[in-house]
Amino acid sequence: MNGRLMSPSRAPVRQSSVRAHNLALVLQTVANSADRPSRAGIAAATGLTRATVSALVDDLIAGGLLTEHGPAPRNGAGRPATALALSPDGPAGLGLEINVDYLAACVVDLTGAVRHRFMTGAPSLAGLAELAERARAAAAEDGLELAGAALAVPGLVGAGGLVRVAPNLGWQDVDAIAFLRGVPALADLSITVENEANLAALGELWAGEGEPTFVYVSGEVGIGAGIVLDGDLYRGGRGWSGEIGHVTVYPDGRPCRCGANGCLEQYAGVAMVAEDPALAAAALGIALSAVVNLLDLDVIVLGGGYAPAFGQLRDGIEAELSRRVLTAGLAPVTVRPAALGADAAVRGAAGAVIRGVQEDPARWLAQAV
Amino acid sequence: MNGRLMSPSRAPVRQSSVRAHNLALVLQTVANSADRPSRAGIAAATGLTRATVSALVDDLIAGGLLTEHGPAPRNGAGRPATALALSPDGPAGLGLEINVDYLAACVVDLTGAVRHRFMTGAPSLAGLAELAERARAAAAEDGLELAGAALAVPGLVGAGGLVRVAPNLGWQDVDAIAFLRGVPALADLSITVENEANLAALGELWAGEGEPTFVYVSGEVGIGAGIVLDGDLYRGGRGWSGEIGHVTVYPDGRPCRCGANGCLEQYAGVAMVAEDPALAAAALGIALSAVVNLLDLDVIVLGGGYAPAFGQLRDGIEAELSRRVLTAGLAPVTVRPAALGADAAVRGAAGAVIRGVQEDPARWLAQAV
DNA sequence: CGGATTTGTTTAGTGGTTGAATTATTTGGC
DNA sequence: GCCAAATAATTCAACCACTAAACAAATCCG
Repeated sequence: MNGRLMSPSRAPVRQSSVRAHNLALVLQTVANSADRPSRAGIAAATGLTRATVSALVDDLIAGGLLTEHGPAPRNGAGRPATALALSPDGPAGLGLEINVDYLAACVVDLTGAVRHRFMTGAPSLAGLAELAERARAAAAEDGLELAGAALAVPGLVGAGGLVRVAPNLGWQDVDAIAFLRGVPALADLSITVENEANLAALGELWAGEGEPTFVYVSGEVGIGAGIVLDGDLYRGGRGWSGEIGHVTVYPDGRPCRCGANGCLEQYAGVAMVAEDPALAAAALGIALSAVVNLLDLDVIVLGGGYAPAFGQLRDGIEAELSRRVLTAGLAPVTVRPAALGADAAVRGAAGAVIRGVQEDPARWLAQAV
Repeated sequence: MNGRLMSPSRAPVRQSSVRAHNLALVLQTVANSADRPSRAGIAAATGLTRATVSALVDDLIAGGLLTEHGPAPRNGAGRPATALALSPDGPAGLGLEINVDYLAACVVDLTGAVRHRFMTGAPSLAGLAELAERARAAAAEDGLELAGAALAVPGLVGAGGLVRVAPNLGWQDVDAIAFLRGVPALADLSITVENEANLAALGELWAGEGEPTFVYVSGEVGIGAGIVLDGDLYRGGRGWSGEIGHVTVYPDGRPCRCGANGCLEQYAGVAMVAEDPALAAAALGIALSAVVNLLDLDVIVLGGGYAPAFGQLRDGIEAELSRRVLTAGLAPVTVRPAALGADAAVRGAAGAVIRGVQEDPARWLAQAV
């Protein structure tokens, strides 16, 4: 989602890159600030000089990304600071989701507030297009310009956003981006497609407890995981990371629809959780122990169908983790339920769009002229 | 090992950062070049102007990192180019390794050439210090200055290089860095400690087929894995990633010394490979399938004790992978033996040091005055 | 030998940051 | 009520690193 500017980057850096970076730095400092910081506060937090921060902030205000809020009363002496905040009228993100039994769309503004939500129960590409149009119209009525759209799909997404396989939708090699771009009302939007669990993990990153590194496990018909490392989604070489549903739990166990035996999905699918929570918890614990042993994560977030059953799953999972994670004795592993419910993926999708703006405001400023 | 300059970086960027980045860009372009590139060639490859490249190259030559080689005869018209190459007299790296039954040290120069190797069979901290001193003396005799040292340890390394646990050495909370810094001959060196498998993976990254993303699995008494993503080592939140030896393969299987049951280590330790290669291969295949499903890697490198047994393991591993990796039908997973033998970790350690110089030459130039 | 061609350097110009000085706006003491 | 102290924000000269374009150097080829 973001490139590295430092080491193995093969791109030259010029002054404009410096400005682009520092614009992002200032914008993100405001975004991550609990209160509304002043220019001087941003300078102190970032290490930039106040002169530079002023210049950068001017650009961001002119571009509609930041707004000034009247001087807050101070407690000591000195000129009062003018508070800065993300502009609720800045570029918004359109999140879309297509799933087995519903469609969803939502509009999130630059501040992260959900401005509109739509759902229907008839999952089809045509319905998705219609929902997207409605969401865009609602955004336009608020005077919101969209910075782009992201679509969450329960399947494997390949290069260029091509959906290679989405078993529960019956999709194979579906070019959802091309379809959406074909809709007149969406033709000018930049659209991306991403795995549902990955976007839900991003949603959790934004709306949850704020841990920068965790694995989000979503239990639905299938089981997917989104891996967030250091505030960034880990996608893997081809974007197919997090297929925890087909991690082997019992090598000679139940046959899976994927052709293997003993996949986690056969023991901890959402139907199993209701039927035999102890079995599901043990299987989840075994698979999650592998995740922690391999990736050294200390936070596990249970989402989707697992969140409501958290109370029934927790002990079983933690028992396996404490037994099977090599470093369990050195540092604890936290298991917690997701903060977001069923709309984690749509909100993550919309959030991914505005996060893109926050991470590279210079691009937005350039194209918005 | 390298910081991100772009997004979630909280550091301001100034002009000197631009220079630092572009110095690294030029140096790495030379390092990764098959032939000896010219200034003009570097400019074309990087996108910088020839004027800028000239200025950067001058700095790198003055700092002893690059050398000019007389003009190579050209085939077409035009002024002949002056070839540039990494200086074999530039800063070198000292690699150290302590393992169950041996100690090793090696000196690798900036070009990646192994200049000296030492081994002894008496593993102790005192022996390690002596070996390090000998290696440093040998380097000094060649006129080589050391940029630092890295130590490979078969155990879990915590913050600050503290070795939390190294079962096969009988270590617990050993501060190896403090010990080595206490040795007069090493007092001025910057020293890091890293898990053995992680450094071996880096060694393979440098000396192997050059895939940027892979998992390196080292089979010794224990089993460790080093995960390399996009040319960079993945360490996990606390540096404890890659503990594949304790991934559960058979949930109710053989008890492991870690307290769990059915850990990979109990089925594919190096002793098992000799005894029952089919069992080891199946267990490895199951655990590696989990790795691929979770991380979406397409290359698996078998090192350590697995490399010589590769022929006996390959088919069994590949059979499990093709059955259990969800995306096996979409893209193949390659399994290959390691290019380096027992010295992968020491060489990786030394390589990590010179890689550090290549990734941030500005720091070296500044401190070397 | 002269034009074509490519390498490498020089020089003026530009963009972005710094640091110091300046202006602006408040609190608090006398 | 006024002045000093304090903090916020802006202005301006200086500096640094890059670019673009012109220039110098070194070779090939007709």
